[in-house]
Amino acid sequence: MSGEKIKAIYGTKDILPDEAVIWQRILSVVSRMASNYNYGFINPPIFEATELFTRGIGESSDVVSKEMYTFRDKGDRSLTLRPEGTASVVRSYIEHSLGARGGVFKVWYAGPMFRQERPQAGRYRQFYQFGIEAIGSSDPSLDAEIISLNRSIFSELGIDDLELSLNSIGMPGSREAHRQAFSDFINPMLGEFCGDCQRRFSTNPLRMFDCKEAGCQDRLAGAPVILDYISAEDREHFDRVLEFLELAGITYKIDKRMVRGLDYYTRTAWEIKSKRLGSQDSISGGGRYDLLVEQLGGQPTPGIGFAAGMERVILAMPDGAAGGSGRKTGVYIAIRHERFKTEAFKLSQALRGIGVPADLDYLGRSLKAQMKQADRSGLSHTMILAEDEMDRGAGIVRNLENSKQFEILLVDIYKMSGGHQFGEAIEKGEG
RNA sequence: GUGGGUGUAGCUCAGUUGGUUAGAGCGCUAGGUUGUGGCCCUUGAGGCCGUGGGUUCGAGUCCCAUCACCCACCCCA
Repeated sequence: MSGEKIKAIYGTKDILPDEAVIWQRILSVVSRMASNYNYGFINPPIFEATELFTRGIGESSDVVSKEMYTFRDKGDRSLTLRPEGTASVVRSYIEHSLGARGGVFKVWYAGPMFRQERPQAGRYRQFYQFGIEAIGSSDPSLDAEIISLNRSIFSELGIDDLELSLNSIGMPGSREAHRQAFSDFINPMLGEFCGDCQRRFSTNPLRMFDCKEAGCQDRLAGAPVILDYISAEDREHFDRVLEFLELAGITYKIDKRMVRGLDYYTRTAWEIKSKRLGSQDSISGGGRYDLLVEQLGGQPTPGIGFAAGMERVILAMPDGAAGGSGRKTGVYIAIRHERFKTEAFKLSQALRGIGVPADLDYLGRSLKAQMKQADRSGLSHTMILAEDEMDRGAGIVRNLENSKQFEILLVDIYKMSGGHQFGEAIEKGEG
């Protein structure tokens, strides 16, 4: 009678109610902390013109060159499911002339991103990020502010065991100078590196720093690092960022070898890693993008931001914080006899009407089974409708945590709800 | 795109050198308590042993193929 089961697409997954609770907690923390720093919320579409990403992220990046979900719509336009959020926010900033409001444009966002990579621990093809962007200033204190916000969200979620790596990759000119020096350093001994590194040397030389081979690491020991090649202005900027971070009491580790994968980054770049994760241990990453607005057709405007991966944040959260333990204030209505069903339904509506969460049995099960269900429902109380008490117009309220019970007159509940019709029904002795 | 691993109940997993009705724990159902959850005891339901082919008297077990998932590489959140 049924065909083959349809399953979720490779690399995607359902966020089931238990996990959704953790989601809501994270997003409420992000929302609250963003509000503390006076960031508003923005919600761009999840698909955009393909060109936004090819121009923004860069044709040569892995994300654009081989990981995008790109398709044509019926108007033969090339569209792409967003692989990241910053490009969309910048597009929106330009499109609505948000810079004309004066001041710095500060926003946060959250939602699904799409990259066609091979899934593994902490990596999905549809994954979720929240991100924070500040467009319109190159002031170093803004760098420190947004890094602080990044850090604070994680501490608020109880995540420790984190490592904040920081670097400045300068502006494109200094990167070119470094690239040259790096090549000159490596070239004479290129043959001694592993196969992967030899390949990286031609595609993305700085990635060689990430190689896990000990031999390669040894040979890289004295290699030129980008931080030594940045301009005096970039250096000055970076030093100021460090000062502000210290003022904010934020501990960081300068990682002179850190590079970032998206082409638009300039100057300050950072990454936060968790030791609780597997191979994909980076839970957030960000940096300045002082040339991006201009690249996407706007006035030259500096910007900075970061994105964090929800799935990885959850993996990094301590187990205790992940599972909610307490009961939610509310009432599960259990009945001793089917003839109380109508009353139970009315009561549930009245309780919900006055803001008390209420639930009841829909399967016609025994009182014992209903009590069991009440226990599992996670609600704090059961209200039992049984013969003796109902004769007096009362129900039994049982606290599911300490098992204490008392009687309550149903009319009192109906009075609170403000509807007299229910109370009348009781007085007529329907129960 | 490249490697390695794993597919048996809703979940986590056992399953002997191929042998007859495929098991456990947890979860779920009903009862022990004719008016009350958690602990305990009993009971019941639930499996094309991923799929297709092959070897064999006989396959969850061996062989081939295929699909799916997981982990890692690459790269990234």
